[in-house]
Amino acid sequence: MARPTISDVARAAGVSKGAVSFALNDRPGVSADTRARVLDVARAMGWTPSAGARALSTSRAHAVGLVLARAPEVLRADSFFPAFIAGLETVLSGRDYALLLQVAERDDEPAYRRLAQQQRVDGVILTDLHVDDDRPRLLAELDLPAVLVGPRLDVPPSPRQVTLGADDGPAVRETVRHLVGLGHRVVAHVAGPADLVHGRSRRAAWEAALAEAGLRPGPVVEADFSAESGARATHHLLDLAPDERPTAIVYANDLMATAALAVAHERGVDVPGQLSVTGYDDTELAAHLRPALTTVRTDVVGWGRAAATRLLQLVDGDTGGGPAPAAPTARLVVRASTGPAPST
Amino acid sequence: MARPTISDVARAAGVSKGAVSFALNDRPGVSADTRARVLDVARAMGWTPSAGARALSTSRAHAVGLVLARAPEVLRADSFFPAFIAGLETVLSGRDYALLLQVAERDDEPAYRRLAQQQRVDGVILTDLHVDDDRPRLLAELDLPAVLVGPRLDVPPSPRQVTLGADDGPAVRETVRHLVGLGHRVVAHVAGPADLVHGRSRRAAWEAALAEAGLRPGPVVEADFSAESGARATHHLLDLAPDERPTAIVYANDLMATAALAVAHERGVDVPGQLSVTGYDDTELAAHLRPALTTVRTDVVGWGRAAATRLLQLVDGDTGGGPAPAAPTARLVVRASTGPAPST
DNA sequence: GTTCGGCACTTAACCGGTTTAGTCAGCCGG
DNA sequence: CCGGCTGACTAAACCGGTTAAGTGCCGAAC
Repeated sequence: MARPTISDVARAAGVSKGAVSFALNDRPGVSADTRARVLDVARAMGWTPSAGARALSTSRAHAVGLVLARAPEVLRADSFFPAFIAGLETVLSGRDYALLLQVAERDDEPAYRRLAQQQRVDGVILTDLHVDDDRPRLLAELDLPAVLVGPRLDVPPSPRQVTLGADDGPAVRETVRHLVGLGHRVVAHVAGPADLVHGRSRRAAWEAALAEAGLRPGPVVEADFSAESGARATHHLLDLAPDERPTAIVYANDLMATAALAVAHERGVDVPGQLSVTGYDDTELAAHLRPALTTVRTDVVGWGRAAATRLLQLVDGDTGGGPAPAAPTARLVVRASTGPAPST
Repeated sequence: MARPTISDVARAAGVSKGAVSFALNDRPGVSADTRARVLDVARAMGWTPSAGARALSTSRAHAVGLVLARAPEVLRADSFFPAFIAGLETVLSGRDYALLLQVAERDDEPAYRRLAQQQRVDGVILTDLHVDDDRPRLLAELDLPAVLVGPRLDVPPSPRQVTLGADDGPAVRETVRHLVGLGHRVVAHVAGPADLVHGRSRRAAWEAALAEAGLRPGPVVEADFSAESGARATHHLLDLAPDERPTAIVYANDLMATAALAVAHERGVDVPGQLSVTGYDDTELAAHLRPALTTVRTDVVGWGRAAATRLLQLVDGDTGGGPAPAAPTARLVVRASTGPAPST
């Protein structure tokens, strides 16, 4: 028999549909041995619940959505999502939740509405938050629980939303202190786009750490996380007049830092002899470059786990107050691309 | 009113539920002006279909699954999936299909069964096929349409399955011919795992191209696509006795080739003066390395589009016979990491 | 000895759509 | 003037679960 239904099981076990439902869901109302018999029959027949039917009667989709708010060409080089998704799945599959992927740019409001109204998901995870991002408001209006992955927002989210602190500040500060400790006095920053919250927060941390060390912020170039933009920014910084030229550059991600190593090599600038370079992400390649890249290791899989756990709490009805599972912290990994500042 | 149902619309329009359903689905049985009135009312009330309810009555989930058969740590460095997913989505969202992600290793049979039996998806896309992969058989048994992304299999798939030719043979042959044309006579290969079909097919193409050129296959090292394994393989090849040592190495992906550049640099081997290196993927970084990497560019987004298009055809009932949308072909991109063979 | 309570179960409604069978009015032809 | 056909629509069943309300039985309490 193809895909037995609960009625088939009921008939075979000689009880009613309702009794079978009670038995399968461990609810009171059936005796222990009836329950056992029903379970046996169900297993023997190979019964599995139909997600659609269950969703219809419980109005719970048993699925959550992950929204990728990037254009395809940007997604291409991304190392974040595969790992993040892996983390999500470890939690979701344990609870038998499905993960729905939706590629929708930030302003694609209809896509978000569809997601919510078709009742396909019970909650969503947002990443790549922008400054003044409208999506939290929209999701609140649609009454969809959401986990916002990124630094805490200025505007507190609605009750059924929660930010999951991927706070990259401490690690960036650690990076700057490391460089200052090596004697660097002009530490530049190649930033991510200023309208992305994590681009902005890394820049703020860099500036704060320099201030703590009593140093003025070095030059900043705003880039867009791409290798191309990293290379351009590097040329720009190395072209500065000697008194402004940095002896160390903090890049907002590994991709840009890696491109920078190539630029330095090409221009005959020795790393780390004449220039120290740091990245962010600790991509797999970072340890296998020459020189190996000093960077910040983040536990993206751990973020994924934390985000999923928190979202399921929200879906289960906890309000924002519950104890958030700690987002794992990022750590500086010192390798060969940083060294003592050149003596002037 | 929260989420109006079809009954609400019916009441407001002054017709029956059934009539509304006919009108919304463009089926005969309602007059033109009734249809128009119903559509107006539905739009005005902000009605959207409930995916669950529709799935229940049509037994069509309107969703397809993508199975990621890799462990989280392997997924981490992957550049394939984000782009592939982007390609899938462009097609799926146009047809209002959802994309369900399932991380399930190859032998996780229960996960596949759940996917099918819960009726959550109408078809699946499989990647990373192994030699002797059991999953096509399993999916056939579960009667789930499937697109197998990878080179054609030895065993023809079942009627509701189709392979989408990500045939990397021609591009690898082009690569080898390029190297032979530059005078290389000992061309080595650092392969992907032999039990992955695309690892195996790249190796076969490398061997065939050398044979065509009248050359014996150079040394082969089997690696696993990781940077670490690429570095190890490179050391091994460079340690060979001079008469066996390759003057060119074809790597099965960019990640390993990139690690190789670092190894060569570290050992004082000039690329491309003493050693030519090629990759596969054309990752974003490839163009921004020193030397820039000669590699094979694949249109992963295009694959995604093709896979989704083909799968929807299968779901719609076409048998395998239909014309497959052509999988875009891969092309060699020559950059600076390949050059004339050193004169001995 | 009746009444009450509770357990174990059944019946039936419900979720929100689709679909089949049926009703009714109007028009045609004979 | 009546029977049959067609088109437009309604009523109700159905998909596969969950769940509120109802039934029958048994033992305990008064």
